[in-house]
Amino acid sequence: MTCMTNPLILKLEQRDQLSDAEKRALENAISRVRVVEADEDIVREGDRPNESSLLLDGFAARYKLVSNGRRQISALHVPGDFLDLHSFLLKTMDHGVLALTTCRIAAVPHATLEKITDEFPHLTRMLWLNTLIDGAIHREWLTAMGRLSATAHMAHLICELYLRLKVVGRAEGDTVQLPITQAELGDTLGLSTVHVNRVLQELRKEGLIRFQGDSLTILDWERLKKVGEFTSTYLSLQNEHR
Amino acid sequence: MTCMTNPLILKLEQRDQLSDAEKRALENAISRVRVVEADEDIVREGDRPNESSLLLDGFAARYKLVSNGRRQISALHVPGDFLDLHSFLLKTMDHGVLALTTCRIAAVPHATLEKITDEFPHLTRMLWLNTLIDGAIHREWLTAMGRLSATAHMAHLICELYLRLKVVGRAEGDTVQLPITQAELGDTLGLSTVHVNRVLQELRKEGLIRFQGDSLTILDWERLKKVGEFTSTYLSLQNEHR
DNA sequence: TAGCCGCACTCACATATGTTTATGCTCGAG
DNA sequence: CTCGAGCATAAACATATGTGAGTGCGGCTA
Repeated sequence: MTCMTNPLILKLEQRDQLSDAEKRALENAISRVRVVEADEDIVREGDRPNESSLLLDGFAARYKLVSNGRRQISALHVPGDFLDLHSFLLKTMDHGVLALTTCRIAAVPHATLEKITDEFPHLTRMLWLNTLIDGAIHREWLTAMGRLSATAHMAHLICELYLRLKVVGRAEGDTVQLPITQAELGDTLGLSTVHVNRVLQELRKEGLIRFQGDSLTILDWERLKKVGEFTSTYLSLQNEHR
Repeated sequence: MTCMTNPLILKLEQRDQLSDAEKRALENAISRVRVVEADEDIVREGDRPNESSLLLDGFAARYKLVSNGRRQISALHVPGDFLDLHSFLLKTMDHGVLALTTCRIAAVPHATLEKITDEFPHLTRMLWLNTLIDGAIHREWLTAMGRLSATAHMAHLICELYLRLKVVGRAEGDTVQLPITQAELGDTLGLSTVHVNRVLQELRKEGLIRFQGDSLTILDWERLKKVGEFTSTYLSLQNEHR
């Protein structure tokens, strides 16, 4: 029914052990896999989905439109992320989800999720944890947005994405594929495209990163972390009983 | 053991019905009630609490400190809110929680929460929902911060706080008590105190609000909503099966 | 009753970031 | 092999918001 190295399982097992029964329940939860092309909506604001989307491959973003066509991206998603697990309980989507690249997406029916909550308390907590990490990332972004300079904010985001990609096995050494345009980065950071460009140049000139095409390389992790005031606590990368 | 009109129950019942057993489980979950004075920490960044704090009375804020002493508030809490329910699964606090006014706080041991997840699936979903709404608020703040003007952002925040206070019975007509300083509002919106002042004056001049001392009155709800581009969807105020 | 402290409020000035417009890659379509 | 679309980059200029320093009110506290 699904890929063997399900990146969600990879992600959850980083945080706590899963039993075989739990892993099976997760694998079986997937009802179908579909492909969404870049720039297409995966879920729309106002939708009331009866299934949640699990990103198997590709990059996606949650976003909200605002008057005069401006857009804010409130989350960037990498393989292994649930894109709208929260719609299971929130019911109505208060934002849209967009494919930034071609995406492979698994559907998990809400009925199945409800069954999991009835039968697998620990697995339920792990799914809950998954949404809590999303929340922690939101808080971190709020802090970066409100109180860091544009440059620091960008450095922070790069640190985070690098680590998140690494956890799901998408880093090769210090390099990750990051197929995101500067305009999309602007919508993520709350900046104009022009300023995103300025800020990236600065990080390059400082010898912190290389970013050509889709390929992002961390040249000086320690200094990049320092510039972005980054600490990874909020990503809950420790394995412990939950 | 506790106050009869538990504001958490009030809040949850707005979103879905609770059984008597569930309400009892919630009431019994409270191990003790304590009082924290204004400007004191309720939980500190880095703590690993073994209980979560439920705010019974008062105002509290989650915050993060950044280099050069700047502070960002990532959440404002009103009675009925869990301040760190997420620490049940995230384990390590990635931010602090501060009392803005004198606060009455109920403690709910994590062991009890774990038992609830084992025995009360629906109640578990409701607690999960509670943290999902926190997340939805974070996303909304991100959008407002990144893509709205300072004035619109302030209007948005005021709309949200008014509604949230109303839900837990703390509004008298169009007026709520909001004992928050302009400096604290600045840390919430990512603005300087001076600019908070400018923006409040503008909202007053426009005849949208009155805000003297702690007393905030909405003078023109429709126009305030329009200025802040506010829609309440993200607060999940509908009652439905969850 | 005096004095002090926190807070709202002001003004003049500084600057980070936005806007507009334009150029020139690069890569895929045909 | 050429063309065009999308994207990164650039420069000049505009502005929302920050900074620093100060006033004055109102309510505690001694």
